[in-house]
Amino acid sequence: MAVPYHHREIEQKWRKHWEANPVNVQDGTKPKYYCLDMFPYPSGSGLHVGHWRGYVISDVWSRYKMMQGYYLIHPMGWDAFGLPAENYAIKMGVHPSKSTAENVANIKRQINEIAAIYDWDREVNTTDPEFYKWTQWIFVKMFKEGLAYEKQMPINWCPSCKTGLANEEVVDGQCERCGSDVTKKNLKQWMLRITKYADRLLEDLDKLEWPEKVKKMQTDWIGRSYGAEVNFKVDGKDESITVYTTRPDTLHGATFMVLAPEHAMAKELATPETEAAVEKYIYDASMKSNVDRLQDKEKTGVFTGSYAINPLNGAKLPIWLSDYVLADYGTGAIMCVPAHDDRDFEFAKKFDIPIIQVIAKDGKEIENMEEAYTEASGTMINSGDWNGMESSTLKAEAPAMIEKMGFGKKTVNYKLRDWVFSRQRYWGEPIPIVHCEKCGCVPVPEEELPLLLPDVESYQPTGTGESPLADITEWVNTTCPACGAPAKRETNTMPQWAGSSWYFLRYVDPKNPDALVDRKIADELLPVDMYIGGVEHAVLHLLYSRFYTKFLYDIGVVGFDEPFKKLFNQGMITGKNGIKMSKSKGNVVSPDDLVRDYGCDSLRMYELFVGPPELDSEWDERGIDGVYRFLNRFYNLVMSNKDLDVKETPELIKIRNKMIYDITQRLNQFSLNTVVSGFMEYNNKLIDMSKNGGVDKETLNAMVKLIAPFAPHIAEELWSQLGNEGSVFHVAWPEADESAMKDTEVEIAVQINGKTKVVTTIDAECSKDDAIAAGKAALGDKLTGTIVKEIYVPGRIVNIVVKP
RNA sequence: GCGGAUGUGGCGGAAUUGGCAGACGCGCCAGAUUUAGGUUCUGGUGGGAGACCGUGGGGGUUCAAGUCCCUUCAUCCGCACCA
Repeated sequence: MAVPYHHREIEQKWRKHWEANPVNVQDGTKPKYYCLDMFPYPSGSGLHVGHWRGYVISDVWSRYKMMQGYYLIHPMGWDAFGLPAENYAIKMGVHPSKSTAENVANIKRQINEIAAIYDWDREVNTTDPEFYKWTQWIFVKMFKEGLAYEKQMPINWCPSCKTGLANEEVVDGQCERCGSDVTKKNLKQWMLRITKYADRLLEDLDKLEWPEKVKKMQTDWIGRSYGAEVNFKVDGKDESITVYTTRPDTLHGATFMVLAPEHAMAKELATPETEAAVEKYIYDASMKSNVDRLQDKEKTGVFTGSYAINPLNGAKLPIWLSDYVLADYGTGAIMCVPAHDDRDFEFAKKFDIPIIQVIAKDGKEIENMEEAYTEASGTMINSGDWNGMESSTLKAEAPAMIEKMGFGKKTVNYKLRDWVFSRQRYWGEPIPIVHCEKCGCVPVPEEELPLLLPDVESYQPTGTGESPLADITEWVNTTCPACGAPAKRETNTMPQWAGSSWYFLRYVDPKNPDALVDRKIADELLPVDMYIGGVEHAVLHLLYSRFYTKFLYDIGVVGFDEPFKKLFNQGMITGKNGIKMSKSKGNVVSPDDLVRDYGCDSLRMYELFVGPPELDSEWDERGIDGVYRFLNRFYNLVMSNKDLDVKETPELIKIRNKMIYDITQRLNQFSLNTVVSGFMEYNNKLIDMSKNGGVDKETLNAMVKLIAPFAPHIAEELWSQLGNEGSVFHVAWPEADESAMKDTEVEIAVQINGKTKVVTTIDAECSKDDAIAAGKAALGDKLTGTIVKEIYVPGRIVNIVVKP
């Protein structure tokens, strides 16, 4: 007789019970485990089944860690400042403070549907003045340490969002947020000196258990390279041009020089004959947008009419201008070795410039060179004193040699740029700086923080490069904290990344009025052990957080310099044909109906069952039936056996221990999809056992414990139905007795020449000879020809190799 | 262009790391229960009459290859003139 599984009743019952008796009791005597989700920004469109996945993964992992005996820290909060929230507010015509509060309430309600065990006592919101007080405090500290500074420069500007952007926020020349083409705008900006941390950010990646993909992305983003700066005298002038090169070994092969059109010396190098062409080229380059410049792969350039002298051999090198040289990398000028660089080769071919090979390929000089030889391996040729040296050795030694010879120096270069930190928008933390005519930039005194964001009616971005705050004269006009003279407040706000760069620290001490985090508590509960979220923040949030943490470590706020020990990137749940779920595509699947029809437990398990957690998975609505049926059968298995008082048998003991072992192992490997299929497999086995004498309570209890992190409601219900006291989440994770898992007999495949012919059963402990004999017997007259070799893989295969 | 990931039945995906390919589930087929439909239960389900053939394609190593090596194709992602 089937006992109906009423998921709605069961889930409501336990939801209510847990509200009164929280499962996650915080016990500081146990070792801590901090499992963190990337906190969401409170979007207006709510959660879809894709959002569920990350939260389910982290909740399963959290509950597992809790049952393993850890003091679990599993907080949640809101990344509520910034462009997405503000753009939404503008679209809806509501004040961002209002829409943000509404959206937080809505998403919190939706997140509660997942039944995750968040510590709501630790909840933070980046727009809360008690929170952003510390966001501002960090900025003041950085200012005092010289890490925050003002600079006038052309920055990335999004004409649609009407604000400056950090390099990290520009993707393919477009705004990361809205997709508009990014332009340049010359603005006075606050910058954070993240480049000072470049080496540490790069080298400490080794300490982290992060996906290699993310580490690689950060490595490439930081982009460290070793080389030399070399000075070239301009022929007939006193000045010289400094270039940066990673291949000083090829110095003899330089046949021309190229400067970026923005280079400070570009104009003055022009001769009367070339002046017009040079000025036109510089002007044209300045009119090209970022996007155009990225797309035009065909090399262009103009000869300045001037020459540089190769300091090594005195060769006269024509100086060109071309926009394939970037103004803001290295020195904005390069020496060109067409024989050994693809780009220089292309340029030299196009403008008919000589090509001199200085590294032998396969020991020879190449006749009719058709492409550059870019390997740093081979013997130096055509290189004066350097002839005969190995190029890889020379590449490493040349910077020091050049330095000794007095025309250059050893250098390191990075692609990483300082972080453009100010935004010309309303919805962010005000930058706590006062501009005084006499004292310059003066930070707001720490005891006056937070500097509140003024409540205004008009918060639309101006587009002029000024923040909307600039219009609020009564707020802007203030006195200098240093000298008391009339002064003006900084009106730019911080980017959306400011709060998210350190929020995970605040969770462990969320209400502390005197410190960002109490150092003692920080030492006990931080850093984050497991961080779960999407891969889209690889060079944004994850890089910024590491930078902030290192800074806070340096000033003694925390005692560790990496925030996230482990990182897990869950794959995306997509709609049909791998299309990203979005409102505009109309392919969003809402979890609400599924929870109503199948229950939270079914949806949680199905979110995991769809595929490996690290890969993208297409959502197929029909599949959830399978999980739902499984929970029904499992419920019936327990309900129909719980009062039978079945004695455990060797067979049951074996299944129970194998089940514990298998499930735990798969869980430890984070193979959550196969954990779910493992439950189904063992459920089927136990149903078979149930039909042949029943299943004992110990085994049922074990399975309930194992399934608890995945399907908490049904587990709690069955735990109590089995007559146990208290919550299943407060009992220890079961351990497998490996000695009880051994089979006495095993099935082996019997093969001839590697092809399976029959399957037979043998004693698990039997010797090689016995196994082969048993295999031959099982083959009978299928075995013909001359036996060449006999192979036995214990417990698996007997293979007889024969010749006809 | 450079780098990375992926490729297995009608579909989602397993495979103890070189040892019976297709676990588990969806779907489908047949049967049972039901007044009937749905639910539930039982059995079947890679292809082929067959010997055999089958893990994107081709080659190789091995007693044995989805797994290792070489080569090639397709899709997706990241970076993109960084000297």
